[in-house]
Amino acid sequence: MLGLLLAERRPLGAYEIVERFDWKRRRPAPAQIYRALAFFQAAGLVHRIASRNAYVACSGPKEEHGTVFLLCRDCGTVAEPSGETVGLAVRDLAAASGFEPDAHSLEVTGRCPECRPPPAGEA
Amino acid sequence: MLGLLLAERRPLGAYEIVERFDWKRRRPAPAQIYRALAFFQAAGLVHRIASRNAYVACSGPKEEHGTVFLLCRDCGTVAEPSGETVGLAVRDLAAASGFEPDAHSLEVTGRCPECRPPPAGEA
DNA sequence: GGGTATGATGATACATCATTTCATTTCATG
DNA sequence: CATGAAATGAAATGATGTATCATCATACCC
Repeated sequence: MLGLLLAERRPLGAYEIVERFDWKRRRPAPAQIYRALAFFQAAGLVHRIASRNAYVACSGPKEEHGTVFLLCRDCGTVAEPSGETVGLAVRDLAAASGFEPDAHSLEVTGRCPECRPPPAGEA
Repeated sequence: MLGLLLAERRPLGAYEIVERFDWKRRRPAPAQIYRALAFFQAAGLVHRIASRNAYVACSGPKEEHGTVFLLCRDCGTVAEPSGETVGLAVRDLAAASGFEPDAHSLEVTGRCPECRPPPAGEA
């Protein structure tokens, strides 16, 4: 099933996965999918995009407690950049407010490089 | 209705709002609530906490396209810190990947100062 | 003033997302 | 082979969100 998610560059809803799952005349029930998703999430191989109720395969299954996604509003693709800036920013503001963070999720919406207006007179 | 959200320091689900809405023997339908929420969200007075399918009153209705929330896993309260660090981090990584951001939402889970173990031997 | 268009409000039903529950299978063990 | 624990399959249900349509108020035109 991971293959299905990996094959997409955009997040899939659980019921989308159900439909694509053609397992030769056997259709899995939603619960199956959610079980599998839970497993992959625990393994750090899949992440949930909360703002879309959808799921993506993780690009690099590192041992992280933070995720960052760039969601294109035009083509729907999702990218998972790597930097640590966000993690540091989280630590900073947490420290400033006495909050003890254990995980974070940043979702940025906008336009991906593919969907931006032609590379003519950009800023 | 805003009052209901303002009175809580934790996010409320739409159906929770329905239940608390005691408008003297008249119970609003979910759609009413969602309409009101949409209105307040457009006005920047209410934000949606995607990871919880719930809503909070905004602390400072600034003209921002980014939100940051600190969600306590113990008491369920939510705080909305002010700094700009996150906004900058977003701009950085967006620039690095050619992505053009127009909004972002960061949700940090952890423990709020109230719920952290007694202030004895902290790190 | 009366008729009518327009938009807000209210209510029902429905669509979507997720979990609970329980039956069935699998398979190791006595 | 009987038994029971754990994984899997299937159905029903719960939770969240939206579409549709009826109703009502107000503004506008005649």
